[in-house]
Amino acid sequence: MGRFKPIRQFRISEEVLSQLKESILLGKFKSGEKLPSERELTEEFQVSRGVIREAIRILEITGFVTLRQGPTGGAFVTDLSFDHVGNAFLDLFLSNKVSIPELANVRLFVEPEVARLAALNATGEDRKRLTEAQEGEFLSVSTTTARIIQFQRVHHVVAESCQNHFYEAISKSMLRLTFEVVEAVDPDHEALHMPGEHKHIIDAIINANAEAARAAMQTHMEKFCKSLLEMETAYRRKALMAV
Amino acid sequence: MGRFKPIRQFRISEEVLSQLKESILLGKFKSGEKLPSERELTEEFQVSRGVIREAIRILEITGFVTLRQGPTGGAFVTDLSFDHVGNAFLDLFLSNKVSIPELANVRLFVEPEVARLAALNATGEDRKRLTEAQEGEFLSVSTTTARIIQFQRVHHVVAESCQNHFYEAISKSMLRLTFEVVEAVDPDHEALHMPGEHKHIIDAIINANAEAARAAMQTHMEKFCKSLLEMETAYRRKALMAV
DNA sequence: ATGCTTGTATGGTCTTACATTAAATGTTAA
DNA sequence: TTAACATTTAATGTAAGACCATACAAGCAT
Repeated sequence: MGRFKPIRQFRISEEVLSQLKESILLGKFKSGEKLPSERELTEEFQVSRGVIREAIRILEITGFVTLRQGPTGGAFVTDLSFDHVGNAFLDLFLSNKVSIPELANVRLFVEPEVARLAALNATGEDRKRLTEAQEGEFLSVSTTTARIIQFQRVHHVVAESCQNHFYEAISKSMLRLTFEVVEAVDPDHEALHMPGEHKHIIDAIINANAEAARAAMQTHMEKFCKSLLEMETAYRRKALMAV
Repeated sequence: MGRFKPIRQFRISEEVLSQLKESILLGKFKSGEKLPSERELTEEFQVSRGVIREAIRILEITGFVTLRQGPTGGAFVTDLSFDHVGNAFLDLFLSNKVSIPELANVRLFVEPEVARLAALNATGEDRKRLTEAQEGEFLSVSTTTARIIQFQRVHHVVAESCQNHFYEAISKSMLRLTFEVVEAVDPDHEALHMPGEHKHIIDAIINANAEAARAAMQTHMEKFCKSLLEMETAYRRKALMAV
């Protein structure tokens, strides 16, 4: 039986990391506030600056703080965004742990539900932004990348309108992967998306017609995911060329 | 128009990070292989060891390598797991960016679909593991934590059986958050889950009856999510006590 | 062969110094 | 007085070198 306590040699940097993280989570450092400088923390924790830096750097990567240099610089606590979930998914995708067909299937199932919820829960502000995003599709842009962003904007706003942050994180992650594919393939024919493609969806959401919103998104997704699957071979070719 | 290239002062550590990451993604270092030692990389990149270490440490946090000390140690490339998506979701949850009701709603919608897909796509090996997991519920365990793990095991195997890694990542992330809540609340009444609770689900999957699997999971989730929502106040109380 | 000791390669930490950045402050000239 | 320029300064970013901790490998003694 355990007569002696097991000597677990934690890494000091892990200990510092978890203490800092806990402090942030407990609100001892609120969003916008600044952690003590690396040198100050060195004294408080009585460890070397390299260790402190390692911990803070990890906090930055995981989205808890942003670092700024200079006299007014430091490690500033930031509101955690959904981007970091997206980062993790993107890494999985780039490592070929999730495929384009898998992505397409999930979008096909989830996005209609998100649209339905948006129709039920969107606020007045949301509806305004939905309209703006929809009309923004008709503005002319120069690059393909800008064009993709323009069209994805509608989906982002829909995700934000559904009032469920978990769905929002999932939906935005899926958009991120989709962006990755579409941008890499860079389809030359404009036919992929016509301006106004999302009009039926947006109208239904604004009219709070849940079933219509769901159906419209479903139709849209069936069409788009078909294109997405067709891009798969082109994407794999591009990805291999990088080697 | 951009006649000059914008002077972006990258951090050297970021440059090292992206080069190492790209090498791994391109398969120059395969899973199980070892990156050059920190000292070797110091010479190759012509930067200080601190910078190298910072990059490698971030690769570790994001799941690309695991570090081991000693003569046979080093930074070993590992297969990216779904845990890191879960980490990101957990951070969001602990930061109160996603709530328990939001989690419950997504589970209610997604898990039945995952079960349906499992019924359609499970392999022979999957079916065997499903049976084992289901029977494992009847083994007696000592701690509450072990009990939760025991019951969650079924869901994990179902997620793995659906043959869609995106759903698998989502499902496992949701299980992780659920675990966090249930373990913290530590419900004393055993009534939460009876052994055999998942039997209908597993049977349907093994019999490849997609609709039955979906329906069984739906019923299970409706019941469980009700409990989960009831745990919310208790969880918030616990979380506040930590302060 | 078996068990102990020693050597050694690698990550983990410490220390000190300097470079870079960018806001704040001081200084000069119109 | 005010605008442009130089200086100070407080913070992160990088460098270099040493030493500590770990754990496997080789050699040695039994």
